[in-house]
Amino acid sequence: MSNQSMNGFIGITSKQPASVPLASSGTKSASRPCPHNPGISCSNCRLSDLCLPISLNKSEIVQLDEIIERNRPLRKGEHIYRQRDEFRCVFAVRSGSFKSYVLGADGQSRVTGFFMPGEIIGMDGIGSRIHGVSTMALEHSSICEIPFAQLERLSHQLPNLQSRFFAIMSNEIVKDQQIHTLLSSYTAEQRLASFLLSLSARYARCQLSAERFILHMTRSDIGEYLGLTLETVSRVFSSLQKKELVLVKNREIEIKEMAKLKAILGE
Amino acid sequence: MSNQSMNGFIGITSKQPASVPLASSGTKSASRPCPHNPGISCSNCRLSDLCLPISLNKSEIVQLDEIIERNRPLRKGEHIYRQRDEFRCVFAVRSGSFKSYVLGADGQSRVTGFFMPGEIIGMDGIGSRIHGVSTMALEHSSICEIPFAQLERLSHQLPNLQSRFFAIMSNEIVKDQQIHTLLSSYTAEQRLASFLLSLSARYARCQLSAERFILHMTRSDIGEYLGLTLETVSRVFSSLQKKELVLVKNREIEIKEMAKLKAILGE
DNA sequence: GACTGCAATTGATCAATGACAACTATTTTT
DNA sequence: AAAAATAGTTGTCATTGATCAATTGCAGTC
Repeated sequence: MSNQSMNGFIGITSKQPASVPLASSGTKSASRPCPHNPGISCSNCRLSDLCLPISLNKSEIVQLDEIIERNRPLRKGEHIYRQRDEFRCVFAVRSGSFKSYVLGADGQSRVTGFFMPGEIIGMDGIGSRIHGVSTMALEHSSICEIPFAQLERLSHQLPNLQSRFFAIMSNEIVKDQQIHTLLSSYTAEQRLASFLLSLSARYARCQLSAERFILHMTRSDIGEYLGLTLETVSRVFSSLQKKELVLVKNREIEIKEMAKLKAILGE
Repeated sequence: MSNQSMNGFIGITSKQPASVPLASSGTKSASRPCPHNPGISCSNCRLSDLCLPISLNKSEIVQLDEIIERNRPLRKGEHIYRQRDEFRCVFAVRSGSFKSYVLGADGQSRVTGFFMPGEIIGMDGIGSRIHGVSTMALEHSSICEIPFAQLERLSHQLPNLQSRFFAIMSNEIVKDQQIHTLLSSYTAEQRLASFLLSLSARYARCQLSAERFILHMTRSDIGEYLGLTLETVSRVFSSLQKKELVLVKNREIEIKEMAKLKAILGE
């Protein structure tokens, strides 16, 4: 709704699934013109050691590069895809951040995940060929689009890529299991502590500060993700601040006592 | 502890990771002697259309069969592997059922999943090469052991197998996301209803009754899985019985009003 | 700068579920 | 078969976090 009216032109949404022409999958060499991001490729991407290319050699990365489409950036609120859309691609976050969510029978949304640079989005659709969630940019963001049929074909040629993708999916399963235990046994405070520590570690992974960062999601998003109400999220932030473990100024977070924050999870 | 003292001989545990000799991976033809299950192979397994072999052709199934090890059955309480064990294999449930669980810092366990025939266990270890959970038989059960290195090698030769395994892992991710939303927004009654319906559907999938089945896990296991105490699980079962939606007699469940049970999730 | 709408905070109250405890039933061991 | 251990039920009370409501803060727009 407002998502589409806020743009002059519409992004990669369900309304025009085939609107973005794929690269011809021919066998020309490394440098391929990319309309929105000339000169950007996996080979020179500073995320390449946390993203898909890990454990690939130079020539393999070049081949991977061939099938990746780098589209124009997405604005805050734009969707990569929506629940029930046909699955065609997985996506790597190049910059910015995203949330995935489902709409329940009653119409209210539940957030299933947040995604940061170097992370892969959309793997839930591989088995069913349908996206089970919607995924939306939380800020101005850019992604690499990877047509899955081509990724499968290439994985078949490159054992390293096959292994890498198995590993990425496995890590996603582990992450989901950790959230399972979080949701089934942690208190509100433990959930928030765990959430902040997770964000911190992921920011650190992409060379950003582990102590100071911006929450690009709302309190409500966080609550939907952690199984809490937005009021509880707000209250716990206030309480953590009163204890001087963190400093919360709107969306800005500063972790003052990393060790004590971890100690909350300790027992 | 009691797990090991209860057996005269010890199963596939961390204590003897290499105790079960793998099949030689040579290229001999279909029928391969299997010490504990002569004559059993994927080709004649009645689960073959819900397990790994889906979408493989005859000759591909024979090749898959080559790398699968079918060990002696496990007794109730025996482990397939334990948390922190080195990852080497994934496992398919042939009969019986299993639970996976983690032990928290405080020593109490949290159940991360239940597994029924035709389902694949152990994929959490692929990325990290370490099992993040322990997996235990809930009853007398048997499994197919699939050395992952060989599975990867074979997947590289058989595109259908590669696709199939991507799909299985994706389905696992979807399942985990559904539990995420269950834990973050459902009431105790909705969780139990959803749990019973899930079991029912999975029993139906392997040709068993969708209306009558046995719970092989304890109330405590169910509670740990659903983020409830065992007392709450017990109370909700009693309440569902009072409403005549189900009949609960110890571990025996009979679903009397499938539609009404689904309606609990409806709003 | 005032207006509008969304996001966040804080307070008061309530309800669902947890914790503890007593008791019963079932299974396992001897 | 008896004894012991484990599993399950039910009751009471306590607590966490949800709900409802009022207020403040902030960002974008006219």
